[in-house]
Amino acid sequence: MQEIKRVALVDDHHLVRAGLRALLEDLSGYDVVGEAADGSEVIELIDTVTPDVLVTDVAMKNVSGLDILPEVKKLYPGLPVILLTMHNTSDYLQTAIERGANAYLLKDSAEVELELALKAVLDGQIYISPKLSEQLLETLKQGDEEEVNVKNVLTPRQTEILKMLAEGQSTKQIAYDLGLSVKTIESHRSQIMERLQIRDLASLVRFAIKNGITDL
Amino acid sequence: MQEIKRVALVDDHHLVRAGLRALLEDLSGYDVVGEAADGSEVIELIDTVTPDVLVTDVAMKNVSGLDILPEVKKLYPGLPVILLTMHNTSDYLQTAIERGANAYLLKDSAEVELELALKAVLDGQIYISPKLSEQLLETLKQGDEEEVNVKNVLTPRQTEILKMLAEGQSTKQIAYDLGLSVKTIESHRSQIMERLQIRDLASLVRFAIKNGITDL
DNA sequence: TCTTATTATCGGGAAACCCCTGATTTTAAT
DNA sequence: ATTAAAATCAGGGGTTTCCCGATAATAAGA
Repeated sequence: MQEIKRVALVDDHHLVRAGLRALLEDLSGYDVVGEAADGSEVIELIDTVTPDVLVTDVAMKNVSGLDILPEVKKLYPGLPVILLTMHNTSDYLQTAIERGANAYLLKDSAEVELELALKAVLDGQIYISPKLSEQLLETLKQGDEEEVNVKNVLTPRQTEILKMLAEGQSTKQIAYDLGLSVKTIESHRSQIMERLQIRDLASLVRFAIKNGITDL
Repeated sequence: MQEIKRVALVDDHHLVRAGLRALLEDLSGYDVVGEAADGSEVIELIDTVTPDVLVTDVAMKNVSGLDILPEVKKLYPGLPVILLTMHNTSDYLQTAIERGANAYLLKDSAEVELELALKAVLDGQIYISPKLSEQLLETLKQGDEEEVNVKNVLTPRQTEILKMLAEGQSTKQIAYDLGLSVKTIESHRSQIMERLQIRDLASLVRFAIKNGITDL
């Protein structure tokens, strides 16, 4: 065998892409047959160049690698996808795997890791950066015990109201928007603060931002 | 001439580094003689490999490319430094140039841009990504008219009180801490909101966080 | 120097908000 | 069916905010 494998590259930074291309073509057995700068171009790219494997960055400006993953997997179930990430966290790892990623590795990985990942996925296996797989296990361990998520300490209603509070709405306005009494909103706010052990609105806003309930 | 130029690479992502190395060595005339993954290793790297040019990422985990720039320029005034950035903004560009960077280009640039930048800086010139230089001009244009900085729209006292408010202190507590009347704090607060065109505490907290007056 | 603008400091009063102690209804869990 | 949690609201008192001022002290300009 030892046929040349066709690789498609997706990354929104041209230099990084060019670098990866040069790197892959220095290895033997790989040919970079196409590139895309954004998730939205991926489907077209695959149709055009019919790669054997897709290597894509996770974080991209418009449509991220994670975003297109479901569609890619739906249209080309057999096409292995290797995700590259900047961040040394397993935050998106779980999502990535759920969505069918075949490999997930840090941009900080050694070249051999990329080679290993390529070999693995082309062989039908799954490859995850060792550093990340450790974290994933811990995350899963904790997650199984109890979701220490915000949504488990606050009720849906409370989360909803917290969001509105953190966005600067007055109790009066919230009451009006939700068609409730001001007293009800006050009651919810007290409950929220009690559970979160927070005593002032400023900290509440921070909390909401940190936990993705509202944006900065 | 046409001698081989010695390049040192700095980027905290191994794969990106490897990619750039492959890319540079595919060009003729460049030899990557050393790599570092963090700003803190740069001085040692330069001492060891004596490069003709330094190519470094701007954003890195611990010590960024911008951080080490002053020291590099102090110790090796003649060594050209090329900065690479992810973000298509001229936010750090001005700082970079003030600190003596010789080139500043987007990671999204074409390979030729990297080549151009290398040629330019080795020739004593300065190279800036076209996309960015436009933005810089606009920024400078605005910046010359008036510093739209926070410290210029808020008085020191107001900034002080904004910080305390954003940290969740009550007006009463602030008044006590500063030995002032509650009414005074209320007055300052109103002034702050008036100037910032903000109507609620939540937005005030966001503003303070965004502008580095307090932490998230 | 004289004038003016800005800054920093307060007050009163009405409206809104926060806190505490309840209470009722609906929903979920055992 | 019983219990627990969630969601809704009220009363009342203290606090904070908002909008109307006002008065020194300082900075800036003419």
